[in-house]
Amino acid sequence: MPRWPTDSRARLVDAALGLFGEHGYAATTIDEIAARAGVTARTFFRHFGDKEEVLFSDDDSLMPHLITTILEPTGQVSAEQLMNRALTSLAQAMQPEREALRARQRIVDTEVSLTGRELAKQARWQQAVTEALIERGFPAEHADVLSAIGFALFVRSLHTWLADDDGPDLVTRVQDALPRVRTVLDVVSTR
Amino acid sequence: MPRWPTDSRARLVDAALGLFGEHGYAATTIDEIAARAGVTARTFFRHFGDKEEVLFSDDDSLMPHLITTILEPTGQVSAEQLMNRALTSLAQAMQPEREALRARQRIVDTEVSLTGRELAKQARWQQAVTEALIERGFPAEHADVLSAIGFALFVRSLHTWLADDDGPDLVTRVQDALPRVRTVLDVVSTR
DNA sequence: CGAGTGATGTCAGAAACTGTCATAGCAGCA
DNA sequence: TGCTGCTATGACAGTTTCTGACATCACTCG
Repeated sequence: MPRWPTDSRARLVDAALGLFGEHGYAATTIDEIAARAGVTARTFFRHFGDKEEVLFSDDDSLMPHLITTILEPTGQVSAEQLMNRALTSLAQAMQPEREALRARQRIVDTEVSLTGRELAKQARWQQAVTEALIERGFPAEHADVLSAIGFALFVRSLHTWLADDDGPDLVTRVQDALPRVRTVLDVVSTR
Repeated sequence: MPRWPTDSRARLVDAALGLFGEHGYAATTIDEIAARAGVTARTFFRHFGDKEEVLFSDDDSLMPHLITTILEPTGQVSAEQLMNRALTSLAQAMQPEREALRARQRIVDTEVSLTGRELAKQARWQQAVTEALIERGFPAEHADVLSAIGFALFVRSLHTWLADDDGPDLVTRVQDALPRVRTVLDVVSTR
């Protein structure tokens, strides 16, 4: 029998998400989170560098998935084909988690600093994708713009999918958005 | 004669930028900033909501400039033409500030939280631009993608311009990047 | 059985932030 | 001139986040 119950980290995540949902992010203290998880505040900071990180430590698992999809050797592909494959695969992986993602997004949207942290994480993903595209054989000056556009499309689709109660699913939204890049520069204003 | 010297806010900004540059962002305390500015820490927090804000309170002046350019009634224009005008105008406004921007960027790049804050501010700008595009007569579903692409291009150009010691100026970089969006989806990987 | 390891607790403390009240120039007005 | 309110600031106490240092004790490996 171990001296302490195992899985402190998981219990801290649960406690934090629960309390953030109940009382808001700013209104819950580390002491409260630690108490609900049955540990001390010091243990919280051993698992998470700061209060925000408890909201962002989980979803790192999707990143390798995305990179693998991009690097998968499938012969010559156009950027559009590859982007379609990668974004579809990511969307499929996220789709079952809709409710959890929604709860998390509700919390993130209440604090500018959390939004910033999310965007900083996205920027790191985007950088990793750019490097993968270069390794896959795309010229560097295109890889950069490609991953920027891909992320812009994906994030926009994700947010509307989480916000809308109904409407198309995430995969459909992503696949619909992609071809529009091709013509968007030619749209003309009405005044 | 006023009871205190005027311009506390400006002196706080100067003190903060100086100390951040000399000792780093994390290593300088609010007390040190306040002392150099000749005020107390409480006064710092009256002018800036938190330690980070002293780095971000200034450049809000460029936003109205950008929005005005977009809303300027110039008859029917394509998205590409308008984006070219808006980004060029913004680049021209920023170009003379290169050294100040560089110093600030050096500081921002040392801390993830500062990067996040910068990205969050960019996201607010992007939202404002999207709304301006809609008011200008672009359909909502395109305005969103347009501003996302525009910002991606501009930020990339800005960062390389600040990082490179020589090479083309910001306006040139921005104008070179824009037409590439049109073809980027057709680029083919070499393996 | 003894040495090391790893996750935790305990404690002290720095630094970031907040609420509250006091102070003293200054501006407007009778 | 004198009164009144306003505003920027100081003073101070308190909370919360985060860090460093050291102790504890079940578990494991030899």
